[in-house]
Amino acid sequence: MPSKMTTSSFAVLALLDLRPWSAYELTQQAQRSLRYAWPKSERLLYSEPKKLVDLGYATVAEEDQGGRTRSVYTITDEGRAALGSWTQTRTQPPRLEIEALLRLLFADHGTKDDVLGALDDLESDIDEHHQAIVELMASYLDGGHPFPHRTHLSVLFATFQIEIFKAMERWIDFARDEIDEWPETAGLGMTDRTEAMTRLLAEDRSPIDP
Amino acid sequence: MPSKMTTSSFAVLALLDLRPWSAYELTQQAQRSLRYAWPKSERLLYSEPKKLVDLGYATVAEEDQGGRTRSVYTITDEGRAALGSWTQTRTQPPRLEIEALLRLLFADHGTKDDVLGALDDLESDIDEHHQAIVELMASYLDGGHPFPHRTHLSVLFATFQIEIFKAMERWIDFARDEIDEWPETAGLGMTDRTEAMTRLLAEDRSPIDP
DNA sequence: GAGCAATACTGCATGTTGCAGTAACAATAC
DNA sequence: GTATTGTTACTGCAACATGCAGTATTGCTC
Repeated sequence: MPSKMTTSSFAVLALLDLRPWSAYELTQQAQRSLRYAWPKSERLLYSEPKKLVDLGYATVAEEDQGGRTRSVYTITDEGRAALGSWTQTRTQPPRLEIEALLRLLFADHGTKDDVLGALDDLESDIDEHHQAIVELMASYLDGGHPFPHRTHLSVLFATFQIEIFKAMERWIDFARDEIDEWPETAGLGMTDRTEAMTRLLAEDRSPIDP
Repeated sequence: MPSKMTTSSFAVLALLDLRPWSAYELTQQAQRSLRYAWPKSERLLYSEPKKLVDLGYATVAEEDQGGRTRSVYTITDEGRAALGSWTQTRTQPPRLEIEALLRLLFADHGTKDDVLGALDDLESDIDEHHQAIVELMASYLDGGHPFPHRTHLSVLFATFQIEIFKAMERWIDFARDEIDEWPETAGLGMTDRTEAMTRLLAEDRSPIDP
């Protein structure tokens, strides 16, 4: 019996509804467009369309490309129907995995340089994505969107990325300043500065200046 | 042969360095304190300490608790050494899984109410966490921190959560206003409003007012 | 004294990742 | 003209991780 539809299956199905893709194109496209909302491995992106075929939500066609073949997947009417009912279901809660923050939480196991290094790692990871999105927006103005009628969706989505990346970068600067004030990583406890921060947070106010 | 140390293994090991915990306590504590940086399932949290024992990084003691037994895990010197070298390694890139954003990206498969519903879901998930952190900060002022000498770490960590949650909530309001302007979800493409947003983003400026 | 929540786990099926391997074609370097 | 490197186009497999069902005791309320 075929396995169940996961959120990842619906993500692939939604891509197939834009146009037919080969499995290889799908891996490339999914990494580009879904990376910031639903990051999935290349391996999974090769497996998902097969599952969709099993379930009757897509069909395969083996195309001859020189000496090799490639599998091109196309959505079916049943697939489109499944997509339609997915949009009405409850979304899963968001999930943020940020190892640099784990390092901060346990910063007292290492040196100040260790934590600051983790923040540098985080900053450069974010910067990379941040730059990529800014360039993508420039390309929309310049050459247009691969699916022009969907530009409004991509751009609104991009505003989320930019806001979050900016917020993270502001926080990283704030955290660096704070850590610079520490004599060491361990044992400080409730210092005056920490108490001031705690008070602000307990009133749901931001400790980071405008 | 014993398996490899993952980031999750180090997270558990770091908890064990605070004090010995039973597996059950570990699941509770990890869900509370690590949820926002490194969310892991209860099931994994029962398995990880066993692996740490296999690797010689922890020891178990079976304690009698009435009629039942519970396994209490304690870190070893080798475990502490392993933790020390972990802090110097490169952190993994951050990973954000947000299904509500996936729904936005494919909003043209459903109605305006479907996307707005996904935003509502996201808002309530975030609100829940947001409230929990504000209350936690109030409890630090009130009754103190379970490990008082580590308060400076927990509070700096909390500033990240608050900043990010506030940024997400601001964006959700912005996105709702934008979607309200849409006559429907599909086919709009590069409208005037979208073009204005794209220009701002391409210059790395925020489309959300102060 | 019955029912329900909390404590304290384990087993198993399924989902997901990372890595190694395979193999053809295309472009440039030497 | 051939060697090397890069891109296309995948598959197999081990290991990591999650969700759910199941088990069994304690302690509290109704």
